Amino acid sequence: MPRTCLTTPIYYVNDRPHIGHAYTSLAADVLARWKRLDGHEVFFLTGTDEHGQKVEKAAQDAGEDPQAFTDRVSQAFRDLTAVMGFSNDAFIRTTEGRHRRACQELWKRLAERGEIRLGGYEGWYAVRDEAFYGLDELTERDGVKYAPSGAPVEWVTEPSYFFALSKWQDRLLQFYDANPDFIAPATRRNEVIAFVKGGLQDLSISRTSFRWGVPVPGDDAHVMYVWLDALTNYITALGWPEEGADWRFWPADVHFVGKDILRFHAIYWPAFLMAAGLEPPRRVFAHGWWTNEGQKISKSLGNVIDPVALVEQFGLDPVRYFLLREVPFGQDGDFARAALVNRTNGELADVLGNLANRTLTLIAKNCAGALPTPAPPEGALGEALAGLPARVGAHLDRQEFHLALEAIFAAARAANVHITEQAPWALRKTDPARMAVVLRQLHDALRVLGTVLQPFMPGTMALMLDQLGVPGDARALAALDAPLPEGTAIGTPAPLFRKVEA
RNA sequence: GGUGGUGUAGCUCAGCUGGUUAGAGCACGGCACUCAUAAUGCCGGGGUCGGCGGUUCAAGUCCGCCCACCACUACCA
Repeated sequence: MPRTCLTTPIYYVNDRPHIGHAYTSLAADVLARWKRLDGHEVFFLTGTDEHGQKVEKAAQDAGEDPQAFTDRVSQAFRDLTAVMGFSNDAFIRTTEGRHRRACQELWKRLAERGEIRLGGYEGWYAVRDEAFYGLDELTERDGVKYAPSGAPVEWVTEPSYFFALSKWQDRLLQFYDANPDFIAPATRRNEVIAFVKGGLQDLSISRTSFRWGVPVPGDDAHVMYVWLDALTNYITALGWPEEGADWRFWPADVHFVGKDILRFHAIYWPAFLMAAGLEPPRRVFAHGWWTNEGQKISKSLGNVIDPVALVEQFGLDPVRYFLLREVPFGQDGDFARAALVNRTNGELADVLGNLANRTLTLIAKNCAGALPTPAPPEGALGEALAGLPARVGAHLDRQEFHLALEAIFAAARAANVHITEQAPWALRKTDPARMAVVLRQLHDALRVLGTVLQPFMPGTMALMLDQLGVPGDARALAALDAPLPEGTAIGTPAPLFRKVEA
């Protein structure tokens, strides 16, 4: 059985879930569902990142123990997976014991191999941002220096362990060269390669300035800093270092990430893994950002999009469809209410929903609700349907979600052309046998459409396949090879998509 | 500043190694149909393919210059 391993980033619990989180996970979910339909054994991983100074401080401000605090706030992300219908197989938290052990084991292996050294880290530091800044990034007012974020900075020196990233520059470039699809889209790949060619410095991987993190083995004054802790989640969740049953899923097929954290996944992560003697992932895909009605989204502008509210207002499947249909995956896009309404009404309700409704109504009225004899596909509709699952699969293997949906809806349009041209409602009087053939062809078309759309809109497509009379065990891609038997009872047609007022 | 990329119908975009009247969806106008969620289908209007110059029998499609916009330019979970 082929295997597929897909991941989302672990989301930082110091933030509320927003559209960006939902978007990344949605893409991973659709691919995971597709692979399952295609007979793969899938491990789809998501989770939360719960360490760091910001969490420590937020817990302190809330008067809570950090663990109790993260137990509470990470719940919002587990809730999001339910609201969005995500089919993740695991949900990892970096505060789990197994993760602490994996991080420490990874550290030890890196140390044994001479990849870690103790040094000192100093620079202009903003407590609020939990970040160091270069002098050229700072602005000075009234003798105080400020970070670009507006946070005041101070000169800080602290001991720190460093990962020998600099010596991996050539190995990374060789790796990118040997694995041209490792970073996608291509434009991001170019950026990363240009960056690495510009030279790499060793990476600070520990801090002494806070305690809420994984202790460094053999030096309790330090906790691991950010990426060594965060990235390791991907192998923790697969049972490393014990390398039990789930370890067979490594290396991950796609790490889905936002473009802001591409570098860490495309540079640090393979370097860590290679340095520890482990296999790097197969691909990192960096998607773009959403704007809200043309405006950049920011907390200060107060225009953050809440996925939960969105689903309440428009319904889950229209939202899932819109997010992957509207914008080429990888590019930035705009979230406009009018565009969402237009996609929902014009494509889901009019093109697809209405097609299903008119077809099923005709079968119910004119064929006594029983499926007519199998009939070979014809004409443009036949061409649009031929190999559609394979074409969709090829697009999804390249994370071209919008092209997959475009191909599916081109077939739905072809079905509308077919029904209009063949006019089964007229054939009813002139040629009932031909009418049955046409209705069967349309039913077959709907079954294909419903099957391949399941990963995108699981709830609605389950209803559609119910109405079509497709048994639960005949909804995988492979099942499409066997026609439904003549006489199969057709369910009662009912509108699948509600229209939204503009 | 450096590197990479984009600029094609009102909007969002597709146009592989240069070659018949430059395409799609949406929007707009007309017609047809009436099975259907006032849905669907057909036809049509509309483009100096950012600008200038060049290569070629032939250029959105290659070259040069210019203009505009975008991304990346390290430790921000």
